[in-house]
Amino acid sequence: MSGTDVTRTDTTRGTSRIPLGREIAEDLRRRIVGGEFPPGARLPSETDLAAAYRVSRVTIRTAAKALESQGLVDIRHGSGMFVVDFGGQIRSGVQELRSITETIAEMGLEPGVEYHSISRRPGSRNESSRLHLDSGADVLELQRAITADSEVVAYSYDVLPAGDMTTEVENSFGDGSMFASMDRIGLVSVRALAELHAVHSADIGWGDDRPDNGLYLLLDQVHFDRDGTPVAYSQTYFVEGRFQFVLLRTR
Amino acid sequence: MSGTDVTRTDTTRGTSRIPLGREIAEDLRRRIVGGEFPPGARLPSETDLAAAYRVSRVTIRTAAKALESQGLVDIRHGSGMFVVDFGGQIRSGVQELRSITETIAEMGLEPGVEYHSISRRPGSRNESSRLHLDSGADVLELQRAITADSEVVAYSYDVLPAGDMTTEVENSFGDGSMFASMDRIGLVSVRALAELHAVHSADIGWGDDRPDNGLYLLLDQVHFDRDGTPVAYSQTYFVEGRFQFVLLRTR
DNA sequence: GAGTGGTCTAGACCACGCA
DNA sequence: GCGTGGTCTAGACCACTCA
Repeated sequence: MSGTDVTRTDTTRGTSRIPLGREIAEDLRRRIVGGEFPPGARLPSETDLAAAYRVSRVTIRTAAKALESQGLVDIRHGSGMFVVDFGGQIRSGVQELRSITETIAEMGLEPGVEYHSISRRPGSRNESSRLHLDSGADVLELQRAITADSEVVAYSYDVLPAGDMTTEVENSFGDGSMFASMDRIGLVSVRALAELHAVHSADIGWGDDRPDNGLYLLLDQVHFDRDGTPVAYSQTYFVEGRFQFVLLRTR
Repeated sequence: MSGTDVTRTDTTRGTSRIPLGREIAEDLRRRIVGGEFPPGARLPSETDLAAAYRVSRVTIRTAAKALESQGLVDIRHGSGMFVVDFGGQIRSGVQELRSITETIAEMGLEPGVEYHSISRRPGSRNESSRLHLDSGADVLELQRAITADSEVVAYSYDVLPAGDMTTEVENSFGDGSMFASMDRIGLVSVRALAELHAVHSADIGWGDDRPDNGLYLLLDQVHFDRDGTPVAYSQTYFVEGRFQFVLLRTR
């Protein structure tokens, strides 16, 4: 029964950082992607999994539900849990909070980021309100173009509270993933409340690669850290037709 | 303690059709939307809610998580559950598969459906492929306008496999929720794989209530039943600005 | 009818927030 | 330090599927 043992030396549950259910979900995911359970295969029953992982069935269910919401498995009442047959395509639901570059990389394309401008300025009323800042407080605005195989797939306007950022820190944003830079200075986004809008405008973006029709799908989101403190407000305009948003909706 | 009693005459739990957690979530939702808990207000603690609804805390948590994923409340560890301040617009968690009319009704508006046309015809190549039908097989196409307080919020073009539908069945679609009609004939949608697009076109919709800018958010989705059989293909064009799509993304 | 997932309970312990 | 949410357990009963 190899692979079923998520060694957990601490008997005092609740001390660990990662929830057990999540840890098990990730282990199962690895086993599925690794080929131990091929598409169409039935996973062991929840009772068996509970025994194998030495965990209650409720916890297994948490993991199972997570896999289902990721579209990896299909849970059928009375029959069992089956690995979904996804045609080689990597599925990334909108509901998962991950960096866009990460998603692009997983689709087998070459992700890139071009910084158009980085500037410090007082926040607008809307921005201050969304970020719970005093009006007039400084923000750092980033304007980035996100590319996949050198083609622009999105323009992103991101605003961070600039509070006590040093110039050095500000400059560190010019490179790589914004999430990575934010992590480095302790701005950790774990949740985002997003709105979706259709936008038609010639004023979005820059450069020669803008779409002729000026059509975008806007992901307007406020990011929060673990404490519920807003850490970023970003408006990302996805060029219609160049990025596929997939969503698994369940009843 | 008015409103806290979800009268449940059956003591034999598990017999009921609707899961308790969901029922409680809907009750809480009604109470929030109804103004009992205004934006910013703190809801009773989970322990108190459990006592009030005469239910275990785990069940309350299920309901709480549902409300959180709908973007209705903000759960803060150590502090409590707070009603999110939303601007009165219709709010729907995209990841939840529910009928649009249902969502509208729960926001306290008067939902309506106007059928523009119902017709039986051979499916197009795209439609046949999405519904796993033999090419040339008949489909039933519905064109509907969905309204909230008499204002059109979406135009929907829905295609169902017409297979062995009788004329009588076809006509039954002219009234009420499409999901309800589908349920009656055994087409039960439990899952949908959806794509999101921005659309700018003057050819969408009909009537006088169309938006001047012709901007829509398209939800393009294939519905599946429990067995993974496609039961419907629908393209719903939400009028930009009249329907708010909220998404809680988590890491 | 045997086996599977779906739901619910009562109780426990932990981590976090705040006064 | 107390109250709040976060996680987990062991057991129970139900509904569904399929042979």
